[in-house]
Amino acid sequence: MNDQHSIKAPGAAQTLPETGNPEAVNKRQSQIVKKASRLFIKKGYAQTTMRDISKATGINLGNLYNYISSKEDILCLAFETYHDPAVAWLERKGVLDIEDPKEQLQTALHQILIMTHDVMNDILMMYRETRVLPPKFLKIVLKKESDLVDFFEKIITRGMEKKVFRVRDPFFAANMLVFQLSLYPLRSWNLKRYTRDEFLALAEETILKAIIPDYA
Amino acid sequence: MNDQHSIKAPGAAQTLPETGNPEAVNKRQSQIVKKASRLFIKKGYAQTTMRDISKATGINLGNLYNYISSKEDILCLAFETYHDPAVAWLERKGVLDIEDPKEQLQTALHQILIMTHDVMNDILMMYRETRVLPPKFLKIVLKKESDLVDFFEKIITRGMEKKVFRVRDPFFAANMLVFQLSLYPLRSWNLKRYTRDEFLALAEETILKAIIPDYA
Amino acid sequence: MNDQHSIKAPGAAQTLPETGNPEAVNKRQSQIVKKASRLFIKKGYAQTTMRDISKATGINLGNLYNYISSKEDILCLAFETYHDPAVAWLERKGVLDIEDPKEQLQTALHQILIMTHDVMNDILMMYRETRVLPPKFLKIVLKKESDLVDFFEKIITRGMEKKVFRVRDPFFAANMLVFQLSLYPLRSWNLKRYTRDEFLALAEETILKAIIPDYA
Amino acid sequence: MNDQHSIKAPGAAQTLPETGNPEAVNKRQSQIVKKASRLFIKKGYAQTTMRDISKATGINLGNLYNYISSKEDILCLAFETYHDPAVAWLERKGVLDIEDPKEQLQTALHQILIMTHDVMNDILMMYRETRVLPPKFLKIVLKKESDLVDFFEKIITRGMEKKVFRVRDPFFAANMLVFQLSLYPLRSWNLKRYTRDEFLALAEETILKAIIPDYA
DNA sequence: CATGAATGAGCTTTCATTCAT
DNA sequence: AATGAATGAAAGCTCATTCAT
Repeated sequence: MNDQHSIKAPGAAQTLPETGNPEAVNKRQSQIVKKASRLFIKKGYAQTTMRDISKATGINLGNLYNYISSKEDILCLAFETYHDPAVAWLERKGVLDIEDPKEQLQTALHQILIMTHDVMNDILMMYRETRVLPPKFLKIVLKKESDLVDFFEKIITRGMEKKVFRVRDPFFAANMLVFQLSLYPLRSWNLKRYTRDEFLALAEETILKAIIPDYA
Repeated sequence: MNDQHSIKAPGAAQTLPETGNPEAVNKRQSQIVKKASRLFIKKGYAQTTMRDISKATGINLGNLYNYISSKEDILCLAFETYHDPAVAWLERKGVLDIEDPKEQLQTALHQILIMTHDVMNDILMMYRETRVLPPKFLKIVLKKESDLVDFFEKIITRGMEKKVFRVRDPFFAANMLVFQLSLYPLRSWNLKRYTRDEFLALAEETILKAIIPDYA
Repeated sequence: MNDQHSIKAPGAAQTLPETGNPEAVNKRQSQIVKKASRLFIKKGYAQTTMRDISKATGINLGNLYNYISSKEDILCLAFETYHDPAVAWLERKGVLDIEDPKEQLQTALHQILIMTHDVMNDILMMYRETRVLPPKFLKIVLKKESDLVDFFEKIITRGMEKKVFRVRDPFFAANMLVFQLSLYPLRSWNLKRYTRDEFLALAEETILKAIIPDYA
Repeated sequence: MNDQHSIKAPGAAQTLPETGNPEAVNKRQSQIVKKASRLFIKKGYAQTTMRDISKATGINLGNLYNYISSKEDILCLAFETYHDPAVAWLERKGVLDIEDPKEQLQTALHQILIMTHDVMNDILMMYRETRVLPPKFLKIVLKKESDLVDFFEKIITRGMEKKVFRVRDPFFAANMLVFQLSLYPLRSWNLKRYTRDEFLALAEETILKAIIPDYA
């Protein structure tokens, strides 16, 4: 009991981090999150016990709680870590500055396909464990997803105006596109026959075909 | 859970008194599976307790074990129930007999999109709870999925030969197509603005565009 | 977790009592509360574990939670059980109908001294474990105490008006009186030399002396 | 807690490097005890963690154990500190030299009421946390209490012999008197309406009334 | 077949205490 | 002396499963 008869606010470790060097604490924290994520991916969140995480990280069970405040906290941190970049990262890459809509869409898609491909297991986990997140956190995650959809919707709309793209409903097209990004994470078991580059090329082509007339 | 996937024979209750009419038993069993599935969908498998299931079905907690052998068993049965139809059902509908590849693909897609749309919650659950399935069972489920992919691959290949379709890799295209079927279940939270029919039309169009040149 | 991301409301068992005969459940519950109270008295609330209570009651640890909802719940129930009677019980005894203030006060005091004496250990515990009660519950307990003070204040005030009692401040006198009721529970270790009846007589006399002039 | 009151020597730290000046150690120790007592008072002994004490004292958690040997040790030291004065202090004030029993009792009572009033929170804690003390220590504490009772018993007996006091049983009267000293600590929640001086006057009068005939 | 109390392993979390530096 | 990370033994509580009736 932290304080008697109170309610907890998840999101940060409780005890140590105030003193000592916070870098080391953060490092340890992200170490925990990374290893725990692997377990969540492999066994599922509910099936992963704190003892598993202790064993996997080599950090003593009690000591774990010096870096994270609860099991749920680990999941939230995992979501934060892997979900942050997306839109911001695309903007930083200068995608918004590309004048030609075709090139712009192609670049954005390519970049994010690579990214998605590389963190596929994490994405798979997120699809599954979303249910466990506290509502506030869930909202944030969905917001990020919906931001990504908006991002692509804008690109598509601009391409429509320039008569380069042709879709019936840009918002729908953007949703489908973002969804298609997860093809590999969610279907990797059936797509092992392709190399990474083969897959990326095929995916890119298939996705763009639905938007750009006479593509390929 | 003692150890994951220990020696058990899922799919059939263990201590059923062999007497009594097995029809009634089966009826009871599917009643349990149906109600339990709703709970798994709503709260997640791990978060659903046997007590919940007892309350939802109105069957006494102890008595439940006369019809199912374990909680996991219920999940397996749920997968069986909802996963069975797909290919067989399409074949029964006579899709294989349609001569024109374009019409054939369109019909198959349409039928299965409707189906998928209507059991979206169940599909969502399956995406999530796959991890809990015992390996043998998981294999069966993936086999069925892969059969569906093969089904569409054949259609696409035939269309290619007839020069009606154009894709770089029929197997990949089939995978993407089958994956796209799940757009609504997995993204419904962002697609509420469309009516059922609007959605179906948009999805059909978008999917076919990647396969049929000059579609729409 | 009862319901995801919710807050609990202590005060009643969670699972079973809805079905089955509630008499048996209540009986079991009060059995638990009684045994647990003995432990709380002997070792203190914080030092008593649920495993202790399980052992003392002979009820399996998990099974305990079919009758109570938490350890705190047991303490609250203990307070309810032993704190209820006081004022209501005095009223039922017809104390309010006694015309002569002297006799009225004497009777009330006598009755309640007996009662207090007999549940002394419980009272001792309550003095100690009040801190652990949830705020709402604490308020109720203090209200009951303050009601008892009010009860005696009224009697004293009436005696003052009739010139039978003489105190400088009736409210203060009532507070002191109610406090003195706990002499035995809190000091029994130093008062063992007296028999029950000796103690009662001495306490009665000492308390009344401060209120009734020329008493004894 | 492994087993209650195991083999330990409370009152002195265990692993102190015997070197270094012991004055500084003692100072540090009493600083710890004082701060910890405040916490015990506020939150209860069981609910106060060593981390709390570390934070409150500003002494590093591990370092604390250079000055005290256990959490229990702190409680014992607290009892020693706050319980010491009573009788010795009254004697030092020359109360025993007062010839007139009435004046003697009045003076002793007045002095000790003031004292009690001012350390009420500590007394309240002692009433609560007594149960945690190791038996040997508990005996010492009770001995001190009983000494205080004896002190007042002697005064009362002398007054009886001089026909100035009138009680049926001096030992009982002394017990009640000492008990009444704790009225404020234990009932302050219902006595806030009085100023300190009002309370002291009322308490004094009420207590003496039971001993001195025709008082006030 | 039905009941619901009983079982006990296992979960997350806390915390007094120790120890390498 | 001082640090703060590490330790591990409980603690409260849950829940799939069994069993006497």
